[in-house]
Amino acid sequence: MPELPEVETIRRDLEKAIVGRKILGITTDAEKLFSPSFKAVSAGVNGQKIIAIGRRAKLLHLSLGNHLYLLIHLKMTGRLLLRKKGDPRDEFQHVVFILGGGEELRFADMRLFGYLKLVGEEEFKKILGEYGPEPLLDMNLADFRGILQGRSKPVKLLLLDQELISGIGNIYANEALFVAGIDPRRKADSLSEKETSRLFSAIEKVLSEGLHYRGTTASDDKYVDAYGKKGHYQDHLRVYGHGGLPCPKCRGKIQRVTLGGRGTFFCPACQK
DNA sequence: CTAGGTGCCTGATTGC
DNA sequence: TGCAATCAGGCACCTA
Repeated sequence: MPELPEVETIRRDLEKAIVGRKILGITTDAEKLFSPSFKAVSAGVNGQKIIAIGRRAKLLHLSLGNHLYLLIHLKMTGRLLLRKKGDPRDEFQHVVFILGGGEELRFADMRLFGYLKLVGEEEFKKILGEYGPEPLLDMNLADFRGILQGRSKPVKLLLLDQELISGIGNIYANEALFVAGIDPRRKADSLSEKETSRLFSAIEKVLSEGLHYRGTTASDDKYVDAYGKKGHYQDHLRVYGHGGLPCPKCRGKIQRVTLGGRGTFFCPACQK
């Protein structure tokens, strides 16, 4: 599923390919993906130049020449694909942006959880402001301490809360907690200074690794980059999806529990 | 405030 | 073999 490293990989791919391009048209067979409506989005993007492409948490945004912003969220199974006019239809393809130069930007989504939302400057700022700091850009150790302080929820749930920290999803939360040697069920404010610092570093480490390997395409995962290629971090995961398999550190069995409704993988011996 | 549940979706997996 | 039930989960939204 696209988390920070996956969405950032797509963003970088797109930045090279479509910034400066003009949107000549847009077609869809799934108007429900659009907000406020397909009609409004179509009218707002048609003929506009793409000025920039950014990312906040797991949300991508295109800045358009008319000072509107197109927000694109991939949720679980969304894909953004760069194709050429006439290329075969993509699996689960629901939206096509026809760009200058014979290029197309396609949005595909097996489950139709994702969305494309067109907003003005004010709403754009408001939406982006609702996210917590960016772990690879904005967040220092003191910020992170502040986030954990006074919160009694299991620490893993805090890592997944986009209003507190941006961009971490289930895969990287599991991996970071393993690297830090912390039980995902621990109450956030029960972590010592040392543990907090270890977790902070572990978050940076696993997100950077994920970026380096161009994301994680887990076995049941639909993530691919903007060229339709899988990531490679799945070959380096330590615990995610490894229930019942040996822990890479101690060879003990990795356990799977449910936390906040999500699969949670950890080594009971290495994570205290 | 937190904790828990539901809905959105459909391909893959499991159970009978 | 074939079909139905279950599972996967980011996030909004609801209730207690």
